[in-house]
Amino acid sequence: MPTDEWEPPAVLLTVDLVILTLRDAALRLLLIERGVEPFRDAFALPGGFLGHLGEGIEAAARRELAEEAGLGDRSLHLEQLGVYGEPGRDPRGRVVSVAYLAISPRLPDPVAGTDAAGASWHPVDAVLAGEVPLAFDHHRVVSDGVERARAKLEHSALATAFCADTFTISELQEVYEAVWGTRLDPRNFYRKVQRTEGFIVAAGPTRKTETGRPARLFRAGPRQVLHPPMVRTALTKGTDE
Amino acid sequence: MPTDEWEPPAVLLTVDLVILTLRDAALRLLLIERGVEPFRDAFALPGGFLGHLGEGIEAAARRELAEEAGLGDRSLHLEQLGVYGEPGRDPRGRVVSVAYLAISPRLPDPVAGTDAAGASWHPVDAVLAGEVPLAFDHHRVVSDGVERARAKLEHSALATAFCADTFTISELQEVYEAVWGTRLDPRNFYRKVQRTEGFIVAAGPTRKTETGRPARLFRAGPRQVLHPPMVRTALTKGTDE
DNA sequence: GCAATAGTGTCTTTTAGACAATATTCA
DNA sequence: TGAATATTGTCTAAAAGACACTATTGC
Repeated sequence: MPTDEWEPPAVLLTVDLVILTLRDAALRLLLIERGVEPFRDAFALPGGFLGHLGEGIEAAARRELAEEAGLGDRSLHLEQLGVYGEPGRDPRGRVVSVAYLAISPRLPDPVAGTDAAGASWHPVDAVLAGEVPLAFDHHRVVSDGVERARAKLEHSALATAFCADTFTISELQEVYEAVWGTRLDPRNFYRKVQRTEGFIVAAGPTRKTETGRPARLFRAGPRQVLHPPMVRTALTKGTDE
Repeated sequence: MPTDEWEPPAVLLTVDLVILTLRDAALRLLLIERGVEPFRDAFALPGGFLGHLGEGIEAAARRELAEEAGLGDRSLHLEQLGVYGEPGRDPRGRVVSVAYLAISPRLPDPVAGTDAAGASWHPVDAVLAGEVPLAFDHHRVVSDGVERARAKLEHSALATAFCADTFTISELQEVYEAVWGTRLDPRNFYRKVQRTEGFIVAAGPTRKTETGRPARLFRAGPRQVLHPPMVRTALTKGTDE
């Protein structure tokens, strides 16, 4: 019970990054192999402690994005995911972590960053299935992050964050299919996407590809909120909980 | 730059509560009049520092819910809203706040709690319009919380959290109208709500009211995810405003 | 009957969902 | 021409949106 000279307890603050991208038509997640205790040799999300007392939390996230993932000046989607701070989640003491969700277009190669040595892309399905043991409560964080991305694809333009500056409608469809794990009808997809004013806008003189008919190029439009939403079909979903 | 014996900085952790309810057919928010510096005599969200180093964050939120709002053992909806921790947001030092969104059915009176003396319900519209000056960055927190509630009404069963254990369809409609600030067509609303299997289920022998035909009673069903979602649309003609 | 609120039915327009055919490029 | 991918069109079923009427209670 707080008394006269009670002082509030102080906690250590970390940021953790759920970085998603598309590679080989699959949703993948960036993981670091830990070199130090605790959880040495286990995989973990990129992240780390607040650098100094005056550093902003999102600023720390961007710093770690550069240091640990080699994604420095790159423009990518970054949003706060939530706080994970249950006592006992970190053996080093009371550590509270702010998780961020980052989404990036296909990256060059195995991430050629500074400290990004032990970083590698893992299929999200395998991670969610528990085939890749993660440190701390990072499995829960990943699960929340992926679910956030899946949900936001429905009623926001988040899908374009997985694409390069310009992209084709087929590429956009691949994003939806990979993130949701479903197959969509291209004809209905074309219709739906193009009817949503401001979702994507024509870009460039319209051409590209290697074999087959060239596709028209688009870029992300100004609209962030999709109305009506894209509907996640052919998935169990419906039932409660 | 971190050196050999670098130690991560520690921050103070608080929880802040955006507590929403329906009173007089309007969406209202619980605010506390601060009795101490900083921001003495300004309004602020209920909340406070982590009680001790071993206290869970959500546990702290529930404790403050009881202490500052007098909403102790009450069953209510509580979800994490986000973290607000920019340097300089609190003159007392580096304070990072975890905001929670709480939604409660109509409460007895002006909240007869323990420390809930200076607590009062304010119309959300007035607060968002800036007519009630708030301490810290609480205006932003309130704005985010209300927007979260508005959005979740669309594709989740959150609306039932504003209702008592049993409720009528008209009452549920009033929730949507108050939170969204729109008018809805009762006939389409009845149809829509009842078609969504598991959203609400019949409860009680079916009766109630004071004047007019008694209404059937329902309670919240098992389904949390609404599919298809409720769509936020205004009534074309109906009563104006 | 009258006042007041609860609940249902129908029509029209829009949208989703399923399906097949045409267009454009390169070899 | 053929292979490969892009793009458009049509039909049907379902849902949204607009509208008016019937039902049940207390007086």
